[in-house]
Amino acid sequence: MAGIDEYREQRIKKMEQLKEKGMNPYPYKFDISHTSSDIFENQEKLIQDKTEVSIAGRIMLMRRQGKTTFIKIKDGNGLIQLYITINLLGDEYENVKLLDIGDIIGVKGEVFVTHRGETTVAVKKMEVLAKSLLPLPEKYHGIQDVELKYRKRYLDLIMNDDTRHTFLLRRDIIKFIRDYLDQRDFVEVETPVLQPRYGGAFAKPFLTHHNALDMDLYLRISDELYLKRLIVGGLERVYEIARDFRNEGIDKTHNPEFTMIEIYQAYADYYDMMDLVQNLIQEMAKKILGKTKIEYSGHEIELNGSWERIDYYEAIKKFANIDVRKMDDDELKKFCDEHEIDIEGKIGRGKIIDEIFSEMVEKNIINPTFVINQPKEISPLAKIHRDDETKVERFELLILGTEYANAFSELNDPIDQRKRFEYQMELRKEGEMEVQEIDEDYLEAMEYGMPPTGGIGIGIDRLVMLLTNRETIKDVILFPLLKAR
RNA sequence: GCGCUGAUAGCUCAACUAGGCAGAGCAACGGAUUCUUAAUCCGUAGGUUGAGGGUUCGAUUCCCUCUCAGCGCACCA
Repeated sequence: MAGIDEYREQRIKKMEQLKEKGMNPYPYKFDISHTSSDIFENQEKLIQDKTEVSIAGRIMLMRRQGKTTFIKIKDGNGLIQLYITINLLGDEYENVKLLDIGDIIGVKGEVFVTHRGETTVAVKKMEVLAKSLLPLPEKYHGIQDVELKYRKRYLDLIMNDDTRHTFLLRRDIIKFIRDYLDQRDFVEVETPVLQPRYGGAFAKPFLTHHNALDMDLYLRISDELYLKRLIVGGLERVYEIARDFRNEGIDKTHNPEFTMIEIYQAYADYYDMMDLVQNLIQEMAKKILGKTKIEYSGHEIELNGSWERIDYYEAIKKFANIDVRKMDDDELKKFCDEHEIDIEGKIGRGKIIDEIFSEMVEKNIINPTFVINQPKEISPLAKIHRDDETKVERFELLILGTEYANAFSELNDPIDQRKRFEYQMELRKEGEMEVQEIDEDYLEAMEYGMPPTGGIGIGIDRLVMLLTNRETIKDVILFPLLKAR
């Protein structure tokens, strides 16, 4: 006895015994008067007034001692101890024998403090709210197997308060962003996930099909082009917290579906976006963590203060010691060879330069830094820099070598926009697969006139990782993609 | 996609540079116990060692293939 089937059989037997006693092991409702934390917060008054509290939760620990039993149940707010004794329950005390760790029960009783000082509910009435048929993981070590954590997240959440805390913080972060933007008159919108053409980023899409229209559709890799249509439409401040889908590899910072917020503000430029994201993240850290100096991946990072701004080409000069603008394509390729930078399959000067940037610059940036003014070739949706036509008004926010945000002064010149798309098509002809297709409908919208606009995309998952000190994206996504078992 | 590492009871882990009946704690089951704190005490049961094949008298252990995961690389705004 004690294979998994035996556990189930034993518990089913207990469930049937409950039924025989006229108790429904899966009743419809239980009225809760207090949560566990309500009880801790108000315990003096509850004890003084002898208030009858009604509380429910899952049995996590059970210590049976003959005519007395101590049980710890966990509700949405935490653990609380129950004291069950034959003196208070009488004949119903027998039902304790039908309980198992993992069962969800509801009890009524008065609050008291034990001799050892633990706040406890002395149970007068008890009922099973859901009989559990499978054993929970071990009480002390919980779940260690990461695969099990991801595949059976519910068990991870039951057993591991850290996991629970991480996802509550994720909620807090997203709520903070919403509140922050709503207070500043941004309008939250929803745009299509199923798109007839994909754009707004460089990535491989997922393809799907609509049967009734007999139409191929892509799961969005970005919502950028739709949000800017809304700017054209006069929704001058919009944002969407969007699930995006990219058909690419999985690693510590990439999940095929992930959450990105994109924010667009009419009459603003990329400097405004720098101010916005810097202030947003700083205020968020203060409100949610109560501090701006954080520990991440073995580094101490100060989020407060004015974040450094470094020109893209200057950054390459600083860390790679070359001036790529003074080098022709052959010299660039030679440099890549010498430094073992793989540019296989990279088409176009811009992508080669960007590869040098990725390999030699990104890793070296630790503190929050705006890398600004990227090359035009790799930024088809960004506006030409007001002082230099080879660059665009764009920035990437880097922290510890990872990108957290990408923003531009949005390109609103429809003629230039068409040229940029056409350049993308040229790259495709040369063999580059990841290009942004010409989107005529989008160009038409631009031709009606889009105000000068600042736009930014912020990776929510990575931001949550940063603020919860998690090194893998799977730890901040409730159900990360794993291979089917 | 490539490389390395791992998978043993429901869970957490053992089984040693050497191939010899697969073990413990928690959980479970039976019993004792009316203020316990990872409760305690006595007793019982629980395994196709991820799957498949090979070597061997004998494989958790050695070899091969596969599956899944972690890490690294590649890919990746």
